[in-house]
This record gives sequence, C-alpha cells and structure tokens, in this order.
Amino acid sequence: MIRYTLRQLEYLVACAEYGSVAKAAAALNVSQPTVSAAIAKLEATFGVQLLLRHRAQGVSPTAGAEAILHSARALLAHATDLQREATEAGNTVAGTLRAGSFSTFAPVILPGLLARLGQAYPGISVAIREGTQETLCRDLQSGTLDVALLYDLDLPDDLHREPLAERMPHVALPTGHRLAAQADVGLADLVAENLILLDVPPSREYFLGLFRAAGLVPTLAFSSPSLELVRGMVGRGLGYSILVTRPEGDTTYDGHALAIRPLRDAVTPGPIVLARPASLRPTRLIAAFEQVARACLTE
Amino acid sequence: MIRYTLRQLEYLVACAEYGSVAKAAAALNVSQPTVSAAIAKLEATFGVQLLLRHRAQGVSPTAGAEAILHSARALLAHATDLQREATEAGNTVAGTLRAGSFSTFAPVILPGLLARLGQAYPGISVAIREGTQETLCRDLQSGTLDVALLYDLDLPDDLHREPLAERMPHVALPTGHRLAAQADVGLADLVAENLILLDVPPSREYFLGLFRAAGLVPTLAFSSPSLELVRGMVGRGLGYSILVTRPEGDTTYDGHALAIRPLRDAVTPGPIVLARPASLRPTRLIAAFEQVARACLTE
DNA sequence: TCATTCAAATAGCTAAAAGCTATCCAGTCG
DNA sequence: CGACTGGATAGCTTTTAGCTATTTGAATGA
Repeated sequence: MIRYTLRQLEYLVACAEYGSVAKAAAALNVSQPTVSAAIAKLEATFGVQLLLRHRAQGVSPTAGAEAILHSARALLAHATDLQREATEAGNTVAGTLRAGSFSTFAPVILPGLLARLGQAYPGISVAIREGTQETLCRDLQSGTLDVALLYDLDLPDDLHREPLAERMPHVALPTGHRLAAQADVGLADLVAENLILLDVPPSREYFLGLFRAAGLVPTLAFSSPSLELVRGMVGRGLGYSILVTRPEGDTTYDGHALAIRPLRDAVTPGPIVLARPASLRPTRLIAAFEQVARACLTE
Repeated sequence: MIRYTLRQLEYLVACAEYGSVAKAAAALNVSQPTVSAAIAKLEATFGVQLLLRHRAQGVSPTAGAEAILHSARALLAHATDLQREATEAGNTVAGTLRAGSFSTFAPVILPGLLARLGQAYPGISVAIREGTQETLCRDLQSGTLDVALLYDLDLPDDLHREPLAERMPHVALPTGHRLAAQADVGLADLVAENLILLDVPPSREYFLGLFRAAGLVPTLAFSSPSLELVRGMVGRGLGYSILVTRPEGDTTYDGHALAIRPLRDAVTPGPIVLARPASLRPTRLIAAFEQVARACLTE
C-alpha cells in the first residue's frame, strides 16, 4: 500500500528546486503552511528528515532526500505522461479501435471504409474481427469489441444501434435463367424455382421472412453459410438466391457471371447498423469510425 | 498539475485484475462504494470511460483503459519502489555519507575508521572532505556535510556535538634537545624555548590558551597551518611544539625522529567530537558512523 | 414465472485530510 | 536595535475519502 501522495512529492521537488518553502508554495499557487505541512507529513511517513531548515534562508535537501528527489522527479514525469495519455485517450482520434463486422459484408465494405479512415486520421489502427451476429454481439457486450457492423435484426437491447444504411435484397440468377430476361423479379415468380439459401443468422431468417410476409413458401434446394459458395452454386445453374450483399462485378469465384435483378415486391430492406455497447460512452475515435462508416455506406 | 491520485490507480488496476469492483474492494480492504466512487472520479477527470459494467457479472476494461492500465501498473511499481527506497533511506545503514574532518586528524584517524566502517557495513560509501573548523562548520550548517570530526572549540550552537574522545596535548622536541632527557615537560620549562606554533583555528587558540591558563607567555619563533611542516621544523631543531595529533612513528616527512613527551601540568585536554546539524535527526547511517568513530577513538 | 442472488450505483452521512488566514518565532541585515 | 525573511504553529473551513444502508438491473434457478 502506498502511503504518500503524488502531490506531496510535487511539493517536495518544488521545495528542493526553489530552495525555499515559501517560493515553492508561490510557484504552486498554494499557501506556505500547506507546503510546510505536506513536507512534514512526508517526513513522518518515510521516517527520514528530508529538508534542512536554515532559519531565515530557506531549506536544502538532506543526503537522504537527494536520492528520493531523483526518483521523485522520474515518478512525477511518469505520472504526468500517464495523465496526458489518459486525457488524450478519449479526446483525440488515435489509438487502436477493435471493430467487428458481420462476415458477409466485411470484404465488400471494410476495404473502402478503412482506406478512407486511414486517410482522414493517419496514425490510428483498427483491429478487425469477422464473425456471426451472435459472436460479435457477445464480444461487444464483453467489451472485447468496441464497435461492429451488423444487421439490425434480433440485436440485444444493451447494444446501441447507429443506423448506417438500408440495403434492398436482390435476386441472383444464373445468366441463362428464364427470369433473367425480366427487368425485375417477383417473389411469386420464384417459389417454384430452387432456392439456394444463405444460411447464416440473421440473414436466413430475414430472407425466409420476405416470403412469409408475402404468404409464400420457397422451394429450398441448397443452403450454406458461405456467401461465395451460394453465389458459386447459383452461377453453376443450381438455382437462384436472394441476397443483400452484392460484390462488385457480379462474377463468382469460379468465373461464372450472375444476373442480378431487383425484387419487384415492396419488401423491408436490410438495415445495416454500427452497434456498440449502450453502456459505453463513445470516444472520439469511435465517433470518427461511425462518421466515416456512414459516409461510405450512404453514397 | 496532476489531477488523479495513486490510490485511484491502485483501485482501477485491482478492478481490472479481479474483473469486479466488489472483489477488488475486498482485496483492498475497503468498501465496494469506495472503489466505485474512485473509478467514477478517475473517469470524470480523464474524460474517458474506463470500465464496462456488466450488470450482474462484474466489469471489464474498455479499449482506452487497456492502454492506461499498462502505464498505471508501471507507475504503481515505480511508486512502490520509491516508497521502499525512501523508507529504507533512514532505517538501514546504506547509501552515501558525506563526512568532514578537521585537517590535522584526517590522515591519522580516518583510514582506520573507514576500514572498520566498511567491514561492519559493507556496501556503504563515504565522501570525505577535509577542511578548517570554519569551512566544515559552514558545510554542516548548509547541509553539504552530514557529519564532521572537529575539536569542540568555538563550535556554533546549532551544531550537535557528540563527544568521542579527549586527547592530551604533548610536547614535540628535537631528539637532541635537553628537555628530551626528562620523562615529562612542564610549561614553565618551555617558555624560554622557541615555540613552533601550529597556526590553524581552533588549535592555535587552544595551545596558546594552555600557556595563558598557567600565567605564562611562550616565545613564538615560527608558525604554520601545516602539521607536517611544524613537525619537520621541530625535527630540524628549530624549536619545540605542542600538539595533540600524534602520527604513528614520531618521524618527520624528511626523516628526523621526534622526542614526544607528556606535559607535566594538569591541562585541559583537546576534546574531539563528531558534529552534525542540530536540526538534522540522525539516520541509521549517521548513527553507525558515530558508533564506529567512538570505538576507534576510545581504544 | 417469479423469487433469489449477484454486482454495481446511489444516497446520506462521518471523519480525515488538505487547504486557508493569522500569528509566532528564529535568524539576518541595514 | 528594529525591520525583514522564512518556516512553524494554531485554529478554522472546505473538500474528499470513506463508511453503511439501500436501490437497481440482470442473471439464475426452482
């Protein structure tokens, strides 16, 4: 247990510096007895005399004090550093942000977002973690993550949700598919076709919910939690899919083009939010991330 | 100005360590609200949230806190070191002692004293300064010296005097001198002889005082502030001297033997003391020096 | 589902500490 | 000798650190 205070050390160092209790007190903007008492207390707790009092001509450090003063100056410098560091931690855009992203949009959204962020705020660093809605929420709640890009579907109440954008679902079809000839596709057109479902919460529930809302039941042929695998299967003509995330180029990993068509029905869009623990007051860094994310997603 | 306290940091570190305010409080032997308040205050002064509160399952540090915690642990370790150092400064025999010695007895007393001291307390160091009574007193008063071996003659009141030994003055004669044939010499025998006076305060006044007390006036032939020069002159037959310090061997630097005879008269001995500022409470190191010095001088 | 338990926050209080002004005292200097 | 300097002391006020008791919100378990 530490029995002295940083303030006492400050006073001691000032006394040694000025060779006078009164001058030190003046420099520190406190009264002379205040400093006098602090030194006396320090001497009592350490059991060593620290200053020699020369009646009418100030004070000078004892042999013991010299050694202590050396350490004290270092300690105070250290303490001041910590204060600056701590004060800046919340009020400057700097340091490391721990950000999560729902797997499917990470590779589509994050590269551009991080590029822009790095440009706007050089010197910051971002630790990215991909995951499912569930794991990311847990990490947010436990404080392992500061923010996460998620769908606003089934999010726990203790997460603050900052809406960033809404993305309409679209239909992905093999290029030769008969429905690809249409400018847009209705849900009713699709029920007879083979659905390849992106099977990852909460996307799965969202997609199935679109049909349910229209009173329809789709024909489920395949399902996979991998967006690229789903797109690959569609490209190979195994069926169609309904997706929200749309990578650039509309081409699958094995080189097949996809026909992307809007849904004719007025459906509820997929709401993308930046989530963070409701109990965590956002730092300037978090606010900056949020602002850049919104700019990236609304254009 | 430092706006937080070491105690607050201790509490923060403990909270992070235990993942719980209550557990930290228990470990620190304070109440839970005390720790709670300390953390809240730290957060207010730094303007950053430091802990995430998980209602029924403790707390965890935020991103900002992680960085602060790292520095805080280092700072606390540093502060603990300083406390140990400071506490030991007065209570262990260690460190550096700044000791002065009146010029004439330095080479006779100090070598043995320091050898013994180094043997009894290995690891300590002593910075020696020789000087006149006057300069040494000034250094003691200004705190530049911790202790000094001096004659207890005309010492200022603000120096504490610890009597170590009393040394009787003796007569130094050339070996062929007629008085050297006697077992002892009276002051009255000497008044007609040439006195070679050790002319350094306060020795000078002491020696002259011996004659004055006996109602006699010596014949002053030579005087010098150097003990060795005085002995050299006596060895060459230029006169006699009265001295207190008696180097081993009774031989001068230029190779002449001296006849040393006690004074027959009952004179006041030369009181050797260890002086230190009265306002300076002695440390263990000073006490050790004092004890060894007394042991050396009383045998 | 409803009481129970857990853990932190809050309220309200007390006591210790840190601060102040005024004054005293010892020493220096003109 | 008297004015001035500089630290210590006394007596008081304010602030802070600590306490107990209680509240709140969430998780747990019968």
